[in-house]
Amino acid sequence: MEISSKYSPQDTEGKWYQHWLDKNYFHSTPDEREPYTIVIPPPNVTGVLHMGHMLNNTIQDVLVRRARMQGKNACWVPGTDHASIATEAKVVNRLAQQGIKKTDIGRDEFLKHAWDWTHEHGGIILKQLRRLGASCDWERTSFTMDETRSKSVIRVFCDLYNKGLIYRGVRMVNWDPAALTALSDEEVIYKEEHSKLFYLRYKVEGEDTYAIVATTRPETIMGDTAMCINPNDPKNEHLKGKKVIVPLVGRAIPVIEDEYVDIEFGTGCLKVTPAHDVNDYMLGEKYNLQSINIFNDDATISEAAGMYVGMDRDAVRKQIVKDLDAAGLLEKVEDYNNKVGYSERTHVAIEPKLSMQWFLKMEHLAEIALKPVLEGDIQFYPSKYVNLYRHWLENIKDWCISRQLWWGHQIPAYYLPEGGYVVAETAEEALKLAIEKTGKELTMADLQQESDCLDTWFSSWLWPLSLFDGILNPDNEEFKYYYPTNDLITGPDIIFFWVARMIMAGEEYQKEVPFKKVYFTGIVRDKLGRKMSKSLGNSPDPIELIDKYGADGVRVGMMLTAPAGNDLPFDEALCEQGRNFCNKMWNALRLVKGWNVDENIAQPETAKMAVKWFEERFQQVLQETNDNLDKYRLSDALMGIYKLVWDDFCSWYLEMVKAPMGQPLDTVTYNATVTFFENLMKILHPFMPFITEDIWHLLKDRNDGDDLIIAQQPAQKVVDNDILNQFLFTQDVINNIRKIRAEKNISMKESIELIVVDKDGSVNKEFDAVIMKLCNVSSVNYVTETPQDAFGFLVKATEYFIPVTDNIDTEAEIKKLEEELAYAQGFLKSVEAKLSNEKFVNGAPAAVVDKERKKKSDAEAKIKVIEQQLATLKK
RNA sequence: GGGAGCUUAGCUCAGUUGGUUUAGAGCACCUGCCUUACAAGCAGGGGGUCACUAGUUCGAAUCUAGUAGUUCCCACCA
Repeated sequence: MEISSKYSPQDTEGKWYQHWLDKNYFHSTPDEREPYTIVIPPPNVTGVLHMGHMLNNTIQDVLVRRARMQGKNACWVPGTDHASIATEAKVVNRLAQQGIKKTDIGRDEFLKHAWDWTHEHGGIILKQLRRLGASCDWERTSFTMDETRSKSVIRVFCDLYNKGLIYRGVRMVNWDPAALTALSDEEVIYKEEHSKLFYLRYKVEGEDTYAIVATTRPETIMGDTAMCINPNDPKNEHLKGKKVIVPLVGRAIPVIEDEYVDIEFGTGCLKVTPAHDVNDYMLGEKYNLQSINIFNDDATISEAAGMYVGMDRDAVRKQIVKDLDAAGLLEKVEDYNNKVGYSERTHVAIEPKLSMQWFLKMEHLAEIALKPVLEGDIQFYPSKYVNLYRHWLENIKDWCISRQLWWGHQIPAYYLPEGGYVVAETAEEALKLAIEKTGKELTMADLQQESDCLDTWFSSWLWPLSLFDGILNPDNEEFKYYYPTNDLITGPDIIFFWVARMIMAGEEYQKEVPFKKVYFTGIVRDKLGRKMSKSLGNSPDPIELIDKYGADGVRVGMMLTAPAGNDLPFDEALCEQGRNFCNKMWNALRLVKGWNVDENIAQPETAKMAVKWFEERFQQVLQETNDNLDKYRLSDALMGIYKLVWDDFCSWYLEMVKAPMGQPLDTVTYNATVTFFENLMKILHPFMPFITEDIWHLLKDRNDGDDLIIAQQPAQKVVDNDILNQFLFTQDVINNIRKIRAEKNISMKESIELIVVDKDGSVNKEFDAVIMKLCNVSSVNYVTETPQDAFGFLVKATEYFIPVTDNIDTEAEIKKLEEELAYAQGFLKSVEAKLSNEKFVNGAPAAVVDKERKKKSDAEAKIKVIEQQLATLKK
């Protein structure tokens, strides 16, 4: 068979993915096996794959594939999220391009456009995941707005309302002037800004003096309804009981006193704008102040302001500063750093706004969600996030769940003609309730459904429950089988948005955790440490990367340096390393496939020892790998396998068993090699599914259905450490010979002799054949006296020599030995220092002391040998 | 302003309850090789006062305190 010297991912990846689909390997149905379930963190339905998804989904696929190969019934449920704000914004934009405003066409018509958009752009991301090799159960693909999920959301809303956990009220909320909706606290991102602190002159009524107020937002003076000072502030004593005149506006406002005001800040005078600042709002409530809303919903100035009407807030700030200055009412301007809240989605500055919203009480939910994490029923990897989680839950505020949007789950509250409302899952039930409540003969037309829809996270938080229909139909077989799920893989940035709330929902509705372990990935950053983002343009296109390096190559690149919770500075070189690794294995396959096997020849000694050793070495790494994977140390696990394949299998094992050029290989060795190769492919498959499946099939002819993806992981056995240690010793010998060859310019083609000083016959000779083969050694001679005219080296306390015909550079040899001696003596000294310390000998555990004694005797033996050699050379 | 984490080789990181040589890996780097599986490769090599300071201990990269730098989270100082 002709195999190209370069592995070509394009030729294999699509083929095997289709094969797996055809065989329905990804699909899961409940059976007697232990389930292993992961629900995907649903990406935005109209989103495209970015590097964060790549990392996240590679990890999930590794875990799912491994579980499948451990005999578990693996089920990875994919799906998408309707992403209320983001999607609605996109649809609004598209309509705007056609000159259409959403209010002109109405809710139903708008939703048609939104669904069109969803169908046009939706699901691309799921298609992209197939390129990555994601083994999702596609038959289970769900959407947060599909029928089951929508009904679940509405059921939960009604249930929480009936439990008294949902209420409606006027509160100061975070208003997004671009999306024209309220946001939850979690959706606001605070950024430090270099801004200005403006000192404004408020004339004291009836006097010719001024009170100076420092503010970062001069444009809000039209909404001022009081000035506040600290009653204990001596420098503003004279203002008590007075009124001051709002500059430009001319309105007289009272001076109130409250200890909330920081005496040290600015002048100690605070302008109070109850409609536009959370703290001012609280003051307004406390002192019964008037509240003037000077902004429209889009943050332009409203009629109520009386000035600058219709202008944008930013423009007004610039203008009003000029006007204040012109009127002599601007005392001074200082540079100032403050924090401004921005909308997570639209990136515009948030405006605190008083409005009627729906809220979910969090006290009870926080309590039930805290317990399983603190008690260890749910484990976080890394565990440092437990603190963060606890802190958030212990300081939680009620969740604003209503959004002034149409794309989402419409709140099932129905307003009655005479005021008040009822909450019900359907309009029919609402009508029934309404009639009961009012005692009047109402019709459907009398009811007006709440126009707000719910926060997207109000559907995501049910995801592990609703995917298996556990809200509507909690007794169903699938739900009982798959819930709770096993692992959740997500970013720490949505620990509050999503993780905590899923735990709340799971505990509230199932009295059980939604997942047992949470693996928090790092944030993918560029080489400069910046978060990858569309706006910075520093994120590579994952599909282009896959085209360039192959899915396996990219997966390796993602996994190699992604310990849980650490940021991942992404570098394409990592994918290149992955691609090179593919090629390495590919060429190992070429070698094995190129062998001629002769069943009549006996197994050579070298091959016999190689097989004996590799069996143990494989077992050793298998144990380490399993251990690492159980602890979610995926990069360590992969690196272990990487070295096992590259170094142990390719560089050592294959070189040992290789038949001389043109000669055939024996059957025993060949079969062992194929089995080893298969086992390597098994443990590597979760990380690199495509090339391993391909090699699996190229290694030998297989029956239909004998596919690697469903093969079982190799069994663990007890490791024979003696063989491993002997081989380590042998490797040391070989490396030393190679080093001498390199140093002395002895070509590999030139065979050499090896002399071993073995005074008492204790040197192990089992691997001599290996040494001879790998170092082109013609003979290994055992002697009892240190020879002369030879390059020597030491392994532990055993002396080895390579005799030379040329004159030996005695000076160089002496120098080398003296360096070795100095090191050994230094080492011995440190060991002796320990051992001569009575406190150490008495205080340290016996095993530790024994180890030190062994070190001492080894070092002494070595020193003795070196000294003898030096003596010989110096003769 | 409060809290948490981090600081080990040029880069990214391991280092499990303090004690398997005087600290490891991958990549990068340097030297020599197109050796008949692989130059996307082979063989060899160099490189670190474990941020700093003080302490605990027979013994500290590891524990404690402080200092510096850095990252993140939370918070109503205009």
